[in-house]
Amino acid sequence: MTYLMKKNLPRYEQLLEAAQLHPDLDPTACEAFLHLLRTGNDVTNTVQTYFAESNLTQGRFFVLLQLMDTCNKTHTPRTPADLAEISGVTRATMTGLIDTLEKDGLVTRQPESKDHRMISVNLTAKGEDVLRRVLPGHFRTMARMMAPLNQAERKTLVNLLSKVLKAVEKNEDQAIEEKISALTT
Amino acid sequence: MTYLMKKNLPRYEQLLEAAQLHPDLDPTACEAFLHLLRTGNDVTNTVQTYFAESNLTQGRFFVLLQLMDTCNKTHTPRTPADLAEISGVTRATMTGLIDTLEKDGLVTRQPESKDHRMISVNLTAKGEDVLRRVLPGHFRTMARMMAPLNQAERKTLVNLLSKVLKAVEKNEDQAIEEKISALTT
DNA sequence: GAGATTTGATTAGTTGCCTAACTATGTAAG
DNA sequence: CTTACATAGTTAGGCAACTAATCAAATCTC
Repeated sequence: MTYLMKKNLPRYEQLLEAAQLHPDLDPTACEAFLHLLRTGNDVTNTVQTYFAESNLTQGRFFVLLQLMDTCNKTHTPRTPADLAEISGVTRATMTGLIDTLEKDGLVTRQPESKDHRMISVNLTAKGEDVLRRVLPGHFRTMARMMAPLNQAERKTLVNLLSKVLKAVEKNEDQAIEEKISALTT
Repeated sequence: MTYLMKKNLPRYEQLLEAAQLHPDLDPTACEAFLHLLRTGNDVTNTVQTYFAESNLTQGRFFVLLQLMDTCNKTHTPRTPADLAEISGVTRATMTGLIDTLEKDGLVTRQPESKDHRMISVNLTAKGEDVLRRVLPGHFRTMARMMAPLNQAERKTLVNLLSKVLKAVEKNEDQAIEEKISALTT
């Protein structure tokens, strides 16, 4: 869900007004936050819509991408746990993703001889085909969305987002610590 | 799902290398896109985690927020369709959201006398309480995430994101048009 | 080397979103 | 006036994510 006005992001004046009532509200932070949330969400939706045409989701696409030869030069075994870690989902979710990909004939599960708890996931020829068919359009979609920004602006955007990302991660760590200290007291 | 490397966003050199193989890949666009997707996703997760503590989701929170008096000065009737439109979800999804909010005693459904197809959704005292309890922390979370950016940087970020947002919306319109023309030919 | 722990994959169950189809009410056209 | 269409809300079913619990294999400890 978006949690933000599909139609109109709140105008800055409205935020200022709201800040009168809520001392904790930082109008410029709120404005930047809402824009980020909204834009990120819309970008995600755009990508999802494009993938849906090929019966893919972001998750399924990313698994295929990881299994592609050019992305896997080290040729480390591609186990579900591996893929889950790199994709940022749980192992349970990865099981589900591989299930559907296998059902569609895009990947295979092969037992791993060294450690019998593990399996190795491999791309089929069909999976490669799908990926090759999807990638160019995906690249063009990315290019189209970033088209209004010139090179300097892109660099600036990356720089600013990196700063926010760092703060978000710090915030997460802090939340975890608080949870731990709450448990131990 | 994130669809991007939880751990490492691809380094720019890797993107350049990949671009050799894929003529459609614009490395700086890709880099900016991935940072946006990743940051947006992390910010969303942070907010979701915070809301979860109060048994809220972004969707439920946003409905409560919309029903709050200060957000509804015009006192237009708050119908599910209204709320769905403004929240950016389908009417069916809004039915579900209102269901759970009603079950928790945070909102009520009241029949609308003028048009018997409509109902009006209203905040209960308990709903107001929850909102008042949640808001300050939410404001502080936003402020914390944007803390690394100074005022000028926030302005720049909003400006850059607005440009991207416009391109994304144009992209959506274009996709719709293509679909229509595909149907009529 | 037997028992406890860790690790990998899966299963079961929940949630929030979606689309499509349905019901009921209101509105317009012939 | 009645038939057709549009609109509001809901229901049903599906999907991708999650957590928690389970099972099997590997590893560590005594």
